[in-house]
Amino acid sequence: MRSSHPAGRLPDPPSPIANDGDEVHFCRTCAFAGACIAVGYGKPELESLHCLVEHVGPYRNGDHVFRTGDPFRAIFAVRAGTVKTCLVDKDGREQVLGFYLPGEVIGLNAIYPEHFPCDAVALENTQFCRFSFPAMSALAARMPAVQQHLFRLLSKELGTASLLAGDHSADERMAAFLCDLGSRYAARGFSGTRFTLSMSRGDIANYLRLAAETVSRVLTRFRSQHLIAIEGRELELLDVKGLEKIGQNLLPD
Amino acid sequence: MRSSHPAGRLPDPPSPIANDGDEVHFCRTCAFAGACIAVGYGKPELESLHCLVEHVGPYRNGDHVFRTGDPFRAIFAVRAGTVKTCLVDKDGREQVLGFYLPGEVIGLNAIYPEHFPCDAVALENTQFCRFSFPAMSALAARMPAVQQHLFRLLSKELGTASLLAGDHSADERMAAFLCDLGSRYAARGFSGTRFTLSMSRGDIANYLRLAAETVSRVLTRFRSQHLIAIEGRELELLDVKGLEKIGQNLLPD
DNA sequence: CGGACCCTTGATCGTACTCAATTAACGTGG
DNA sequence: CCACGTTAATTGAGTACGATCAAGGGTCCG
Repeated sequence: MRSSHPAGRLPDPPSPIANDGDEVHFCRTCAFAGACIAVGYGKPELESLHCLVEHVGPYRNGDHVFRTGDPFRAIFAVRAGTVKTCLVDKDGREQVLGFYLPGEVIGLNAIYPEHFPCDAVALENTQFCRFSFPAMSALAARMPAVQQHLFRLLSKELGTASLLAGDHSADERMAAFLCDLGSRYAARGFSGTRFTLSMSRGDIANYLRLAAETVSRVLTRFRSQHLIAIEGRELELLDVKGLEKIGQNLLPD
Repeated sequence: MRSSHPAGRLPDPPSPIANDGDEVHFCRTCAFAGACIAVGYGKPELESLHCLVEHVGPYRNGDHVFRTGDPFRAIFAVRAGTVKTCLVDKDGREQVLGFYLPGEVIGLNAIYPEHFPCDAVALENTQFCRFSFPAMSALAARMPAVQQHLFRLLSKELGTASLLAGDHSADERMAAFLCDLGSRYAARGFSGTRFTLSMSRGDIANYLRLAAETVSRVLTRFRSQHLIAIEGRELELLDVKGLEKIGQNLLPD
């Protein structure tokens, strides 16, 4: 019943090194699009950029991309699939920090500690562009556009981190979460109102600091209020305005 | 009864522009120490750095350093005093995002949106080093050490943001908060076990997503357990190990 | 002296957690 | 192909933690 990923074509024979060809296609919706396009084609910097990008994957559901404590050498842009990042505390309890969709970047929080401070786990078949960070920094020093791009990526993530702070009701959190996912899918060229939840109810609950049962109940209630249609992990947002109103205090703007 | 700030010497006649002299003194414990020292004295870059730093303040208790929506032009390092950053939602309810001590930096989350996404409010007499961000970026492009320093600052803040995520009990949050404050004071050269809380119970509660009454009750309980001594805002951590144990799931490492 | 604000303490209440049972989907091995 | 175990999701019942409401004291400041 698990439908195909929204990205459509997933497979792509695992090509370990980026080759120019049709990669442009992928890159248009990536968080690094700004940087990659800024470099421009035909310039010598193109080569610098492509030398530091490496395609890795596919990873399967449950595979670790990196683990807490791994030495930090690179950041990863999701090419296809979904990832969660999470901490595991001393009691072995997991703490989901975020979900990352195609085009989004993980690993930025490892720059300072120089080791990954969290695990990254694929939630479905997932592939990445791997950017060597030393090479990236060096390039940023020569190209202000790349430097600025990195600053903005980091700053942006700072903003989203403060989103789930705050004491809010289960309904508010859930509504905001669904709207956020939708707008992020939309920003990457997918449907913003119809998509598959690639994470379990348990992961959602953990991320939103709720119990899995509560997530289930809220989704059921939202459905009975005709805010959403949901069947398993297939989701449609029927009343985005309504959801936004419920979650307004957590949503940007 | 409000005692003097831990920093000791607060006043310093307000000098609007940085002049080299004894500034070195201040700068040793600042978050930019790495960058400033990396520049080194006697080199031409020193001038670049000092041209982009401006001393601002003093601000008094309740003064705004910047407001939500203000155009982003600079980041601020706290020279003396304390600041809170906070959102105000549509219902006018405040949401404290963080507290910043001497040597720490505010404004990094404004790089991406290019406007400040939150308010910054002084909690006591407070002064800043103001770093023009365009000038800072330009310098970073010429000086890898400065660039790296900025990356690290941003990445570090990402890590602390995920600290207060997570569903934890009031005791855990409070213990972790006190330990965190202590270690941050210690990192800047102040006592890590004896300091003044520059923020109200209400602000602490808001930051920790608790009610002010709960903060009061937990502090009272901690005192009765001889974990802390507290009188008004004067605080002493009597049993840091004990507090760390309570808050271990929120604390780094 | 009056008012505003902060902190503390007590009593009640409500949301979301916990425990528990049921159903469904899926994979494995007999 | 079916029996079985596993995992995920849903739903119900009872509970606990922290919020809310309320009252009182302390300090600062006009």
